[in-house]
Amino acid sequence: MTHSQQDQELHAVTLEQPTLAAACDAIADGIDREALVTVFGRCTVEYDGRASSTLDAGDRHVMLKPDGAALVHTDEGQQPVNWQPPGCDHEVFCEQRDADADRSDAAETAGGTATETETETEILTLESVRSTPDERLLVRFRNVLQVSAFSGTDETELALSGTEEDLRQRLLDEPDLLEPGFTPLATERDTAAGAIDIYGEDDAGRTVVVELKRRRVGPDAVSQLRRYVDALGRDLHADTTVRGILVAPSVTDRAKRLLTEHGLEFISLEPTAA
Amino acid sequence: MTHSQQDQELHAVTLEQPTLAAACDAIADGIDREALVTVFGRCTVEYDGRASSTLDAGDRHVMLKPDGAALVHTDEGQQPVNWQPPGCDHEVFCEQRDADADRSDAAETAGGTATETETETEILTLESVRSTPDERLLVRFRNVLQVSAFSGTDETELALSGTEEDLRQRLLDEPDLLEPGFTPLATERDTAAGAIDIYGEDDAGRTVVVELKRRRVGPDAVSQLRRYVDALGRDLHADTTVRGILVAPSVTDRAKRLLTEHGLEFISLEPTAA
DNA sequence: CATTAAATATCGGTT
DNA sequence: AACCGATGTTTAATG
Repeated sequence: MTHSQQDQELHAVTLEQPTLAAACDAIADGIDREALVTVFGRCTVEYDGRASSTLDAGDRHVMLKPDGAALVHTDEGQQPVNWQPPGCDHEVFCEQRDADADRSDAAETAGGTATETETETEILTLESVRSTPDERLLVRFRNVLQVSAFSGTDETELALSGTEEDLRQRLLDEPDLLEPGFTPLATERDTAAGAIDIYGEDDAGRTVVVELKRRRVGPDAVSQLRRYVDALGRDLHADTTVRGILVAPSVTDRAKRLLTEHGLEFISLEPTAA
Repeated sequence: MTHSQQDQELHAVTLEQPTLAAACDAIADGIDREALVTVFGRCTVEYDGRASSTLDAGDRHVMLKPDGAALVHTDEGQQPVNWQPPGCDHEVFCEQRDADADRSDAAETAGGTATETETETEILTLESVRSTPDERLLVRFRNVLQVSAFSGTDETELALSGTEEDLRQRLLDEPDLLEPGFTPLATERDTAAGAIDIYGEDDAGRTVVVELKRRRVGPDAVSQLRRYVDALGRDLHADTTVRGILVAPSVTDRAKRLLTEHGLEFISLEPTAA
């Protein structure tokens, strides 16, 4: 690929302090060209779908992705304050709107500050909608400080290690890490309660159910293991002894107590060797 | 607040196609001023901490928040491809660097394309670090298309409805929604297995444990309810009858089977009235 | 489409 | 700082 061909793919267009009409055009164009579009400015946000929420006016950063995702970020927190998952349709439009429409009746009756907003009646609206489930996100801007449309390429995939899958491989490669004589027989073995991470036998021929967790675990993981052990005990003959072993870096006190109560075991092991 | 006072707070500074040195200065200045900083360009990403990951060169959008959060977004997905939680220290620096350093030895020995990168030896590095746990995110840019620093105010809080807390209030306001004669006695009642959502009595004076979920539930919620019923049965006298009732919009088939197996009940109820 | 469980889950509250 | 449970969890795997 030549340098000029790359330039055709990789570019960024930015408007600073645009009029709402200009911002609207730039956003619509960015969505059309399947760019990653960002908008920064003063806005209100409404969401309705699995739950519903409202957010009063504030300065926020909105990102619209070409796959249909939408993210509204404040200056705090890792998570967006509002969002929409991939698969949504983004729309943008500019309209005349009663500036008092967003305000509560209480503010209206309080009066006094109404004159400040009466001059600004134009509103830029971003709307992201999807179905199954029906969900709608509405972002209304009174003021846009910046609009950008980014185009680029990203063919790479994340290479991640330290996952539960790494822990599984580590144990399958070296079963003695569980205990001497352990023999794995199956992974993802199905039971009425779900799939067992590792199913095997100890050196005395007893059935072993292994539940893997990549990090320190609480009571939930113990319950999960218990479900599997119970289900397998019913699936097999009633006189079969089934051992349940939780494998994780560590357990909480409450989880340890639950393990003891239910006759389950714990082995400390990390996803990757130190 | 006057209009001019607002302007002092609300502004955005943007550089397009900056040199890496200029980008570095702008980013450092934005971090200093506690602005929300964004960078778009071609970069590699490395993470090491609770797990570890690498991401080869691609065009991505990076956001640095003044609370220490960092987000790396591609053009796909709701979630960032890499991130760092709030509380990190952001650093930025520009350095001469062997352009082949990012490439694998295999690429080196393959040769041929090395000449394309030999001319670009300057690298802009973003580094976000925290402790407890020790975690580090490294973003290395070969090319920056845009840098922005956003300042604004956001004093508002999200108003969210349709949560588990709404469901709890609905049931406390109208206990008959569970069943006629139900009397709530406590919320968050503590047991050895954790806190019970609602603890009460039925019209026959039997103890009732209620577990609430705002949406359709699977086996996990049944296990949770079962833990609470068991724990309460041990806390109270052995001859006490304890009913366990799961309240949610709906249950999966497998969860329904588990409820029946363990003598637990289910009542369909949504967080908010239709 | 529903079901199931993992995740660098994140986030808030409490101890 | 550890622990615990909710989340508009999101995401991927699987039937």
